[in-house]
Amino acid sequence: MPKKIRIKDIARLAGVSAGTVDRVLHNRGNVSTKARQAVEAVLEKVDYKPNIHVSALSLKRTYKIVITTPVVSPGEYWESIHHGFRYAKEAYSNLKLTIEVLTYNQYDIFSCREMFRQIAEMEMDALIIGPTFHNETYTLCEKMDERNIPYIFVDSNNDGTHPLAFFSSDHYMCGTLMAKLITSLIPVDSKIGILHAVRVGNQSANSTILRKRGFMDYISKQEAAYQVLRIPFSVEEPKNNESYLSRFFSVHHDIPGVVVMNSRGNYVANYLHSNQIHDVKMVCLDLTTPNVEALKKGRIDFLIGQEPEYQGFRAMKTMLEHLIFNKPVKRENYVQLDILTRENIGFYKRFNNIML
Amino acid sequence: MPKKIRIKDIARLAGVSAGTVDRVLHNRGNVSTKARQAVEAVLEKVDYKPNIHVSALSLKRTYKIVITTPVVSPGEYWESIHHGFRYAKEAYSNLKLTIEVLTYNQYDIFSCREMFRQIAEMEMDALIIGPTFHNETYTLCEKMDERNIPYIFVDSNNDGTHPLAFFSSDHYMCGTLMAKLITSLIPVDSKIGILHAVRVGNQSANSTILRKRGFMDYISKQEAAYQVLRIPFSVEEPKNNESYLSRFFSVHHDIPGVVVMNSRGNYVANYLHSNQIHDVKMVCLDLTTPNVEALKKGRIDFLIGQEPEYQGFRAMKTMLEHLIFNKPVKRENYVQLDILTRENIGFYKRFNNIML
DNA sequence: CTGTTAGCGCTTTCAT
DNA sequence: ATGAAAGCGCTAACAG
Repeated sequence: MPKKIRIKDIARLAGVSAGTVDRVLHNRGNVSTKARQAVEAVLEKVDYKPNIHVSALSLKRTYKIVITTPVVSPGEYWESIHHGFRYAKEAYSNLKLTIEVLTYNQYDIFSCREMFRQIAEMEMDALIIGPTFHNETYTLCEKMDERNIPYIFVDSNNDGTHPLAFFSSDHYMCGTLMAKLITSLIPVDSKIGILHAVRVGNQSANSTILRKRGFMDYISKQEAAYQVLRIPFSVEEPKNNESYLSRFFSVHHDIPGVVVMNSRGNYVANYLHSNQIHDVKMVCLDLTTPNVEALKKGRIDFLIGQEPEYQGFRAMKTMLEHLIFNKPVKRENYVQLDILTRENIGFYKRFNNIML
Repeated sequence: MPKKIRIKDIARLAGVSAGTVDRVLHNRGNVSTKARQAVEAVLEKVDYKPNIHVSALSLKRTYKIVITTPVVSPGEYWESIHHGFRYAKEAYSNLKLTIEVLTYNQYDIFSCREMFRQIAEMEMDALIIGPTFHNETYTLCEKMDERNIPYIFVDSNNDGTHPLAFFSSDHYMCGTLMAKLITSLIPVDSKIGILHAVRVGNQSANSTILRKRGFMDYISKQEAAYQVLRIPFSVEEPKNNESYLSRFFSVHHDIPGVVVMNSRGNYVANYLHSNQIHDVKMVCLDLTTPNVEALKKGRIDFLIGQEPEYQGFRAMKTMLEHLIFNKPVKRENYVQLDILTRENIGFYKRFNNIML
């Protein structure tokens, strides 16, 4: 086992001092071309892995990171992502970090637009974005590109922008997977109910569109002739949902399977249960507290998880390691699509233990 | 945000020096009762989290850790566990570690007995065990208990022993989950083929027994009357398997589903494929390279993963943090049972990225 | 038994 | 532009 190589070793090999090596490693300037080349030559040869924890120990400067995502509510998807942010911060607790969190209403495009407008002007070293609306996000990112401030996406990528990286599930494949699962649970040629959020303001969220496309593509490739029926539902005006659902299920009383493409599956599951409509198989999304409960009670059959904690953790970790060490970054990062049932849900508690 | 508390702070608050605090924290002795109590009183009050990476930096002593598991072959289950060991070692690369790996033949009880006999006498600070045979493991652990050497299990626990911790899947629940999945894929009341390894020497591995029990319990609780048929198979004498399988499937030509409770699912899947036996649904275990391939080709429908890398990682990490920091240890650790399909398998690459 | 000190790998300041 | 030196939090050796 070759001994671990340190800055001091590189310095010796290059015939310079440790200080100079450090300056080269961090592009701090004030290095002669000759010295730089000598150091770079050595770096080519040896496998230097800086110990980032030790590094953090002696770092003086403070970094400011801004985070913007949809509003965070307890037990919901975005809270898990924020947990991930926090764990990453914890893991590098010697760093001097200032984190500012700014949330917007993901169902209101105007709220998002206003918030992003403010963010575009703020002082910061880096930005982490949980995007919802394509154009608003695009505008913000354009500004960041101009200002040379790196940004990373969580939950979704946003076409046309130039993020340092994104951590997201493959929403198209998510839809495909949901289709595969629901069709494995119900008889061929039957009806399938499908529910997804519509947002007022104007457009749908990108992720929803992709999921639905993946779903429909899978269905249409099957030999069996499934009939897919849209279930009306509004996240913003919940008072109407009860009647939407009762109307839908009274017309389609024979429907054997429902897929919910946002995180409100529990709402439908519990509706069905309290109205004694059994034998409707359900495939839903995200391990929110109410969804997990419904899964455990057998009211949901399969739940798809998107590793939100991990997304947040990796986004923050990647950003810090980029900022501090110019550590090379992998741009496209698709997270796992976890399939949960009442049998295996009990073992999914990713963050009690992991990552420090 | 309260400022991070350091040893120096504790020392000041307790009216002693940093050296004394360190001695208390590590039970190194040479501390007066009075000083100890003063320090302990402070520790009660403040939330001190030692920075283990910095700590490792200044640690002088060398730790020797012995690992014993079944033989490791490329692309198989145990290799993944060993990857986990290595990643954990990497994560604490400032520590001076000597790792000795000693493997045995998991299908030969005598090989195991002999190896464990040697290990029982070796010099070491800690032991990590991937157990197979109950009694052999028990004997080894008794010896370790006597010698006061801590040990941790991966893959399975072993009843009657006193490990510091174990990292394992819940094998009973694994069987249950496999039953749930196969029954969701095939018609009610049909036959199910089930395959699991038998070991020469004497008994079956503990994990296999538990898995089968979980499977059968689930089946017998169903209203439908499934008929479960054992498929003969030998890992040690692979030459007979072809004829075992062809005999089995010619008798039960109408069988709609097969469950494989060891990691050789690909063998059956590929047999079926090359003999043009289609429409047999398969639920198999472990993300070995050949299993993953068979899953991607659609020859396996569901594959169950047991987070082997994570098991290894956590086992090693836990041991190191115990050894070096007396960090409190959670004894029972059940890992996720991941459900993989050809749709989501592509996103499971736990160790390209995580944990350093 | 206890405080002081040197040193781990790295960054940063300060002379030069 | 560069090397020397101090200091981050922690441990270990040493002197008392």
